[in-house]
Amino acid sequence: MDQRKASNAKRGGAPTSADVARLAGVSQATISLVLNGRASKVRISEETRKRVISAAAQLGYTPNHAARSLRQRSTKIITFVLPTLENPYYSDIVSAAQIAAQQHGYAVSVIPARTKPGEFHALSLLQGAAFDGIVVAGRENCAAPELLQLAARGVAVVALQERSPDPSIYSVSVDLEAGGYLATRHLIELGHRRIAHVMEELPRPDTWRDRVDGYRRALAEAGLPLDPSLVVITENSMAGGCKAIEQLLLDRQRPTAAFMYNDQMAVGALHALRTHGLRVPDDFAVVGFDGLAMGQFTAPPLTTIDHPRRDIGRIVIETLIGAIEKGSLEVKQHLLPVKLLVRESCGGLEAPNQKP
Amino acid sequence: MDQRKASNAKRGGAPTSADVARLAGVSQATISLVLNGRASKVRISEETRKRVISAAAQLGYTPNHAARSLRQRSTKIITFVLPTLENPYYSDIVSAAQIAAQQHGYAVSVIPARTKPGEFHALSLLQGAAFDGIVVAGRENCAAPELLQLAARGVAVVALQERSPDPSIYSVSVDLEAGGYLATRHLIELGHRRIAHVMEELPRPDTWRDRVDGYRRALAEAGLPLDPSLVVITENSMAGGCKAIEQLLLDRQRPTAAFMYNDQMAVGALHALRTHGLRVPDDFAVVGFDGLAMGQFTAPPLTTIDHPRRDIGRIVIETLIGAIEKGSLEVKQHLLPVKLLVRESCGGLEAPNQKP
DNA sequence: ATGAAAGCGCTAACAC
DNA sequence: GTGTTAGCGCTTTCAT
Repeated sequence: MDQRKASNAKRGGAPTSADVARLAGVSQATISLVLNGRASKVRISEETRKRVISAAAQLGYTPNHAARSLRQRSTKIITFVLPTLENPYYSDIVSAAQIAAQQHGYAVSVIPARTKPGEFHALSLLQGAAFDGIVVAGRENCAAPELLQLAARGVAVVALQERSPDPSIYSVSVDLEAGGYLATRHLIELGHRRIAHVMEELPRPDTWRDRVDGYRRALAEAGLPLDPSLVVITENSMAGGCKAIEQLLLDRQRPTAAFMYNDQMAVGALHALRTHGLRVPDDFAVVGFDGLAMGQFTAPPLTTIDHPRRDIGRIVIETLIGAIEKGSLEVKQHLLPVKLLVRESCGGLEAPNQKP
Repeated sequence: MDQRKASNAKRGGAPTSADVARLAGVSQATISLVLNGRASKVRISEETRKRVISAAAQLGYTPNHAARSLRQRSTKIITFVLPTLENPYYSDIVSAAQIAAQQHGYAVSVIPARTKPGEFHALSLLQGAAFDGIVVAGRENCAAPELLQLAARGVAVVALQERSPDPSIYSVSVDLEAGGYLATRHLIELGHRRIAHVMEELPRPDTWRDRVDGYRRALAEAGLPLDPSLVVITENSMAGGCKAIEQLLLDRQRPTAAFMYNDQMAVGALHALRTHGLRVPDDFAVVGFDGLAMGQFTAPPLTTIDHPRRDIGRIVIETLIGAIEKGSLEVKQHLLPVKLLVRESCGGLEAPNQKP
């Protein structure tokens, strides 16, 4: 009653800049100037600056995010839309992204979108410009038409491992084809002739060259036939890898090696082989894909195709922030190299058995 | 120039409710009424309703999140602050939470806070009420004084696996002590006498009973001595588990079994044992903690303490939304039961070897 | 049944 | 140097 307006803090909510202004005996504008560092334009006297700082500290003032975002038309949040948190693959990417983003004053969050098609929805709901930029992973998510709309409205979008026909959507990918080639060639060099590839279902095979294309190339290069019964499609999980291998072992002409879609599936594969009494790598060789930390601790340690995950995270953020702040970028598509990481699941130097 | 105000859509941004209003030939208020379903109060004629819907669809209108949040003082977002995405432990929790939240009209996001103390900061920055509720995991994060402040301002906070002295912070936990007891007793029943416990550093041992307390209880109950050299503290990772076991194997009086802090560390333990030529469970038994899917695929499959992760996720959300909407809740602390999941890493029925 | 207008908390022109 | 003012896009009384 003594004030035109009750202090917000008194009302139980968070203190507002008006509260700070009242306490410091200055105007709201001054608060904003000081707290956003624009006081460096020497427009604010050192004396007031200190008063404002201390008043803000005393009240525990934090600017209201919604209000600021509304006014500035920018949230300073970049979000990752991931199919699941189950696979630690994204862990390093997100960590690296977070560090890079922080340096530019952005925060990163993750929203897990269930892979069921309809539920990209969760994002669509959030997209009243709740984020300045989004990075999308997972085929289902990348395919969503909402992405184009977002991009059209000025939200920066980068797709992980997925090329969009629309040029407004950037992409950062790893060279899957090269990875597939490297993995398969490694197996061939070790003497294997019947090499299986276990993969997940690929919805739009023409969009992007995947592991299987590199697998084919390596086979062709070595003059090895491509046996369709050796390419099995399964669910993307440890259990899926396990089942796929069991199926392959039923074949009257067993393969002697398998190149697995990713490390998770490879873990399943190792398990299936062990269960069936096959020794790895002596009886059967396995190559994974991703380079997860886990691969060091499998039995035996997993030979795999390592991804530069920290680089991915950093480049994603640089791309996104570039797009947000400059509007448009020269290079729309980044393609990062992979490398073969030799551990023990293929044997190293000794010649493996030829098919039994 | 033909309108008082240029359409926002024309300016390249997202369409606003004013744009929709103009197109439908009604007022902004009507748009809001219709789109928020408050038209069910029969205040809006079916005719206008349809016109609004179609105008909105035509423009691809989505309400601006910042503006709505500002006006309603609520964001309808609940965020998880997790120490890392590396450990898939949280995956199921977050999934279950997302499903529950969605039913109440809330979205869930995750923000990974690096465990280094200073960097809870990232959150503190975001907390200009950017979220209606937050759930915090990880000791470092839970300990942050910012939490109390947030709670004081009306942000609902639940801590995972951590009891706060402040009653305004809710908690949902699993009965760690019981888990430790179950794991250790299982080992004792199998005939082990020298049982190690590998754990991570616990900063404030008095806050909450942890696995190690259950371990002590089981030992005491069986009249077994507590040998301090058998309790080793290591980094929380597969590599940490590995190193801890290697250290234990150096002991002139080796343990015959280890109860590991979590499944990740247990994976490291299995690896170390394998490397040193010990057979599990014949030469050494291992119990994990968490019940990750991964445990089915280790060599051998891991006996562990399973957590009701889906229940945790659901209860967290119910608690949070209850707190947000009702203001205060009867039950502040939830303690959920765990159960022993017997696989093969301890042997099942046959008696293990007594110490070598 | 609908429109007009106020205001959420903040920042950015523009005054003084 | 600092205060005043005008919105950002939305929801919500209160009029009509």
